[in-house]
Amino acid sequence: MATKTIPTPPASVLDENGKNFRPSVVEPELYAWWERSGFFTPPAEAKPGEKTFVMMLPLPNVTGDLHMGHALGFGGYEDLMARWHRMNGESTLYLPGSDHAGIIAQLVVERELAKETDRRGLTREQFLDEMWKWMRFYQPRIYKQLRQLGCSLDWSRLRFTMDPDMQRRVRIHFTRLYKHGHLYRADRIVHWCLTCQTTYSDLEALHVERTDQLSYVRYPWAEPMPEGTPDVIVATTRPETIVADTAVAVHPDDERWKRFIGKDVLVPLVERRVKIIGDEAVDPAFGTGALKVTPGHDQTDFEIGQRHGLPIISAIDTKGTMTPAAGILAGAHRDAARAKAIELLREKGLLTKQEPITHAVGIHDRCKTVDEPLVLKQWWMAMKKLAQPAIEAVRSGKIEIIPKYQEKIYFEWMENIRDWAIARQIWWGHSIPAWYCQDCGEIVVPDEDAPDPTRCPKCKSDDLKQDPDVLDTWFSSALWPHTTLGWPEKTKDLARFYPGTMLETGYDILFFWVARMIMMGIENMGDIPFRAVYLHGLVRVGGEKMSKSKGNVESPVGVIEERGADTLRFALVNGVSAGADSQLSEGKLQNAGEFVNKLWNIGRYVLRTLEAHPQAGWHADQSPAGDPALGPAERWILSRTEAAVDEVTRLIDTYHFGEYLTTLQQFVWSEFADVYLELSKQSLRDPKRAPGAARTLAYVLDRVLRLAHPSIPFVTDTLALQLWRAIPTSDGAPSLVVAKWPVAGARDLEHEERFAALADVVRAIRNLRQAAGVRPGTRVKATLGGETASIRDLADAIAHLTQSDVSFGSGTGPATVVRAVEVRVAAEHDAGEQRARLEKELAEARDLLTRSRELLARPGFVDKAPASVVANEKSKLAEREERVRFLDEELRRLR
RNA sequence: GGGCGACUAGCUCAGUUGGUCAGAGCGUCUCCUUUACACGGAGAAGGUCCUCGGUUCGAGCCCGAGGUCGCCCACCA
Repeated sequence: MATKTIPTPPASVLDENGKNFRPSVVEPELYAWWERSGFFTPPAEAKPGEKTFVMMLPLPNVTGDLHMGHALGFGGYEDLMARWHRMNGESTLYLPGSDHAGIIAQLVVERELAKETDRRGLTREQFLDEMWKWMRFYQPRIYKQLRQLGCSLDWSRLRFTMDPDMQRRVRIHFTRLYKHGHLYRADRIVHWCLTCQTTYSDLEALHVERTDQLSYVRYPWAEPMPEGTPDVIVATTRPETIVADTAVAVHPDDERWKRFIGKDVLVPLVERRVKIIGDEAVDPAFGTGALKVTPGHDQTDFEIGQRHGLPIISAIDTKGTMTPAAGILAGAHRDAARAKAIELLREKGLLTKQEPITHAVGIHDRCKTVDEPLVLKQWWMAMKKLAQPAIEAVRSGKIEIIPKYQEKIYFEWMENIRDWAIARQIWWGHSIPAWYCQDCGEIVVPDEDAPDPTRCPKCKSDDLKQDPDVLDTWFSSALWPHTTLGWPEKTKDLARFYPGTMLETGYDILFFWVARMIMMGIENMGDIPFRAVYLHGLVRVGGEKMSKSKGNVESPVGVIEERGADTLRFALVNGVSAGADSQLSEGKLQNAGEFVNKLWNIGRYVLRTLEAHPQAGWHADQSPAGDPALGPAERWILSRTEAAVDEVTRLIDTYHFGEYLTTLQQFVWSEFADVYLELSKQSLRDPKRAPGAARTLAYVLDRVLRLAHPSIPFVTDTLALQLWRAIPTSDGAPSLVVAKWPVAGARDLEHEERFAALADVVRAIRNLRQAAGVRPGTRVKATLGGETASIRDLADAIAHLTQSDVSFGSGTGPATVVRAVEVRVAAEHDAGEQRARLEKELAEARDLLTRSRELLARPGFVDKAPASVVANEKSKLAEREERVRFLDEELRRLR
């Protein structure tokens, strides 16, 4: 940062000081300033031996708005990590971009265009022009939303999957994969979408339960059969595909049927003679145990057909219309054909039965249209070989997946990986760099960076046609970690930032994206794309999985505009464990908002205090812990602060982000605000203690702001900028974004313990004030070491016990102290009520004592348990003995 | 059919290597018109950690069986 001139922070940020922080005013200005200042761009020159933190934004679809899943990933986890690593001094690259989103984007734009014009009236070029127009409209939207979330992305390295140079890289990748034998073209059965008019991959095929008619159809024997031969009856939900049947299959071990294997039957409606074959894919328990085999229109049947060399008949075309091969059904749409087939079968007496069946049908993920499996010539990627090193990378621990159990799911999928249909019959996307010779059929895939071929290298024909299809969107996004850095050129960025550090995304795209990036990264770079994968869960709003149809989509942008990004980011992550689905409720947002507000008002209090008690020459990041003039409260909070720094750091470092925020909130609210801030008011009244208190406030605030910044960037930096104007830091950091993450200093455990005892005493007093009606002015006599003053402070400040000299008698432990105070105060007020309580407590105390005794008497415990545990247990025993004795004594006194 | 996960206070969930781990937030109840914040403060009540076995000196945490719910993968016509 040193070389660059940092512009002055906006006045709106520096002057914000109202009772309520105004996110809608401050956040955009502050973000713009961060960006202008170049905080998000890693230093231009790599420092020798620098540590880098590199994370690619899981590129959102260009046509979409942010949803809660994005907000959780980008604003909740990724930016938290990026900011934390940046504060740890690592050269941090969090690279933004967007995905052209092939089919979805095309659908969206088609829908828009349909309002004015007919897509079918447009040429491919005209349509793509329209697509680009829309891209330029959508892109700024999604980028603005990423800024609203506060993501510290390096906008100077922004990428889009359809950028011309990205297209070039995808083309090079394709040609290399082809030359290395990973790509092939084949007639195979694919998922076909009648709505989108394209194929799609297995991963994009969803299954839904549906109830259909199951029709039982008799296939007559081709030859006369002896008396008593059973009829061949198959059960089908798709009678219209009967016309494409090329066999009937039974299980080879099925006692009912196996003797008929090799015999012929006639396919109804077309009278085709087909064989009965034996195949293990048949479930003997289903229907009659006989399966009609339609290799042209069913995945299972296609595979059976492959095994038995059956012919493939395509009876349905890409529009869903029955082809001439469908004979009597030709020309009808598939739905009409089904009705017609049923009708004809019934007439011929071949329909023996119909019954409803609930089964799973495949639908297209994008548009929910029922799958129409077709056999088409397609480009495929052979996955088995590519998967091997990717499996190894995770197994060996080179790549770590968090949470760990997701690794099992990864292995499961990778070890059973199937080839990937990579072509899509749409216009929007990366063209397939393959040409087909119209004369000899040769496939021409030119050398990388070669111009488009014009002549067939085999037969010299100049009649070449480029493949009209485009590549699956995931084909290009799988390359994201290296193409964005300049691959295949050996750029400085590629050398410096590959392999990356972290890939954060939802577990739902582990296969779609993460696995493929690992495979392609290893293939193209010879090295893994990232060292760790953090997978977050689904966000539900109000109890249900979010979906548009349910109308319960809570827009993150709406929440940000209403409550601020800080609140949303905190609410999404607080208390959620790695990989778990979570619930975003009004209550959580409320609590997050209140915490952010708390932080803001703590800051205001400290800043006001510093106006009244200026601390010239002091640094906000310097602990006053050594100052002998510090009071007990100051010593306590300073020690607790170091504990918080230590704990919070450990939690982030081990990916316990949900706990990180809970711990932070506990410390800030319960300890810093509720206890210390109140006590500081006492300290500040004492001229001798005031400077120490002011410094303590400034220092603890400084620590808290740093600790909270990764999740709550806006409020924390606003306060830091204001604080550091009053009391600078020793390193003059211009913003929290580039400030140093705190290192935990020494604690004073003994003092913490004593102070905790005092707090117990105070709590006891407060309790009594309510329970027994102790009024201000009640004299309570007590002393505890040298800390009497603190007790009085606390009691004064909150319980209004103006003259509470607390003393205690024989006992040593805090519990005894508390009891002593409680009992003596109560004795003056309501002895009867107190006696009942004491009796109950005595019983409980005796119970605990017995347990301690039994544990220590148990054979093995003293020998086998670690010494520290035994010692701990012994002191617990002593405490319990003391407590029982004490309660007993007090009780006797009350009687 | 295979695989994975969840089951902890009324609700939503934390609990990292077995020994202050029985927690947080919300909700509930009782108090407090305190000059950083009422988006506030002081307190309280509330759980056989799904069940049954096992390992261990010791289990919410490890192992086995079962129950309920959810998710993923797969060629159920």
